[in-house]
Amino acid sequence: MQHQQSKQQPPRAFRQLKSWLQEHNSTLPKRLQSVAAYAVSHPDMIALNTIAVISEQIGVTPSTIFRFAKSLGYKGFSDMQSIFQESMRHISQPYAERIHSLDRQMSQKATAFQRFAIAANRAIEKLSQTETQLLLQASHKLADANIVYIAGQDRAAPVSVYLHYMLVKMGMQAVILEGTPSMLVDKAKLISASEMLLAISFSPYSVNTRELVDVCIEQQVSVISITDSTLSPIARRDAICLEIIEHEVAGFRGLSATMCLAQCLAVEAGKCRANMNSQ
Amino acid sequence: MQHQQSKQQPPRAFRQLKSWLQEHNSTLPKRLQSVAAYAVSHPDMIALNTIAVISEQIGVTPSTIFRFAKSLGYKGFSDMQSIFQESMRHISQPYAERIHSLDRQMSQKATAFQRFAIAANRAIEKLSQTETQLLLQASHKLADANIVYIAGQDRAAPVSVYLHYMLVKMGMQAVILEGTPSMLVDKAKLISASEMLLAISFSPYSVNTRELVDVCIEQQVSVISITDSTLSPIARRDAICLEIIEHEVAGFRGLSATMCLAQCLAVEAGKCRANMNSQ
DNA sequence: TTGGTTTTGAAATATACATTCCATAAAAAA
DNA sequence: TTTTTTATGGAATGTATATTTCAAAACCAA
Repeated sequence: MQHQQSKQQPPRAFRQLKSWLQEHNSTLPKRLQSVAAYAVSHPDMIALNTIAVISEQIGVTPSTIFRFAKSLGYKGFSDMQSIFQESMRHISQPYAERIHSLDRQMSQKATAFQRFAIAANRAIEKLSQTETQLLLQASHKLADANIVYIAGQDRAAPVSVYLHYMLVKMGMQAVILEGTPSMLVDKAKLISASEMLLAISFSPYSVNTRELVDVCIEQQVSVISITDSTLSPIARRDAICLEIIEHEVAGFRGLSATMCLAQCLAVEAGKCRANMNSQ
Repeated sequence: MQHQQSKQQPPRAFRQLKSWLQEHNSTLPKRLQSVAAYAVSHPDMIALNTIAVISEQIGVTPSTIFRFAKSLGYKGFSDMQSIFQESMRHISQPYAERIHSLDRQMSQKATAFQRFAIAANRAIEKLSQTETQLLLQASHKLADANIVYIAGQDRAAPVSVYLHYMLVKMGMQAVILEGTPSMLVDKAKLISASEMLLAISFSPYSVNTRELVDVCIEQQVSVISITDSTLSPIARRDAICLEIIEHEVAGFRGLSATMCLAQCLAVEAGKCRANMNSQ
């Protein structure tokens, strides 16, 4: 039998579709997973483009995208696309204009520089629309912890460094986890329940960070993860997961929005901590 | 002769299109006016639907809509539709929520989170208006150097880490200067003329970084400094100085704009380097 | 390995859609 | 009014796009 097509009616609202994908994506074939990841983070592309250009963007064949829609239970691509489109309807125009204020400058001769600025702005704009609730929850958790262990390598390293700096400034004990992979795991095993792990990882996800998250969750240690997709291996149901989508320019993703999130997270945590101490 | 088709290029941005329509709609034939009115008030419909359903909504025939597009100077309906679609791109997800968040932004009741986002956006916006020339100069200098030594502590540390990561990724040898203050000075003295120093420092300026800049300039070693004011001690006449103004929220400055600058700097340098190698 | 199964890519087909064309209606000029 | 020009609707056409099909590749269990 082919990959089981979900027999139930497919989600008719984007929100449901998104969470369905987060749940089941690990059971999907490889290519379908790529499509899922892309669809969740670039819904506007799915809504506005043809199968051909989307497939090229993702780097899969058009058939794959069609099968993706089918495997979710939709009648076909167009059927699925209509869900994405529905989620864009009734947009208030003034807001759209505001977002594109920079675009006008770009129309003719955008300097390379401006392109980066635009991408960063977009990412932040998108970020600011996410649930504030989640962020506050995360802040509280950080404030509650006796020690915050921070893990993040490669492109995530600057975020670790910044969060470490900020948390300490805000009066919280924070430690950056460093060392050889095996040592890291050993360190993680020593984290107690009153402490917590703050994991940062972006695609391509480093195995190290993932392992740390595994260890902590297994030990009932609280985890907050910052990542670029809720499909990321460090996004778990047991952890608070803050998602950030940085746009790509010239093949590279920035960190502007991520830094904004980090700053906010640290400052909010600091406030919580201050309240706790004064009581 | 048919109704005059505007000979000039049609508007390529929705905003322009909108005001053009408001200007000239009285000179349009009756049916075309209906279409114009509908288009400005329901741009999402135009973006997301086929000629057939739009025409039914307005109560005109499909041909009319096609002619409308033509009369504005577009190649056809699809061409015009792409303008409408462009105005919706990168705007995603829960629109209900989105609009609420907009309202909150407008009505001063912004969540802490949104305040950070706005501040970051402003900073980037301002940044994107600065001289590109300087940035390109800096990129070239980076590309020319055999080794780039990076110095930056405290709040500047994440920037160091990021630039280090990016430069190495782009194929340039880069080293982060670490160690005790006296050791740092010794290391700096060993930097040769074919190499360079990239110094990052924000108020309150660390004495360390300042000293490094002093040593290098004395030895005729090229210096690029990234700082938050041209009055900063690491801004020198002999050095290329990139200035960044991050806005303050709740007493803290972020790093979003700085990261954007860093990304751009590294990528541009990478391009230069690639050109050099290919020749 | 081998045989069976699932997944994938590429070409073939069908469908939906924009576009064109023409005949007719309305409006403007004579 | 008649004549000419402009605007409109409806059917015919061609093109772009989704969908189907099928064979090859990858995967897995025995």
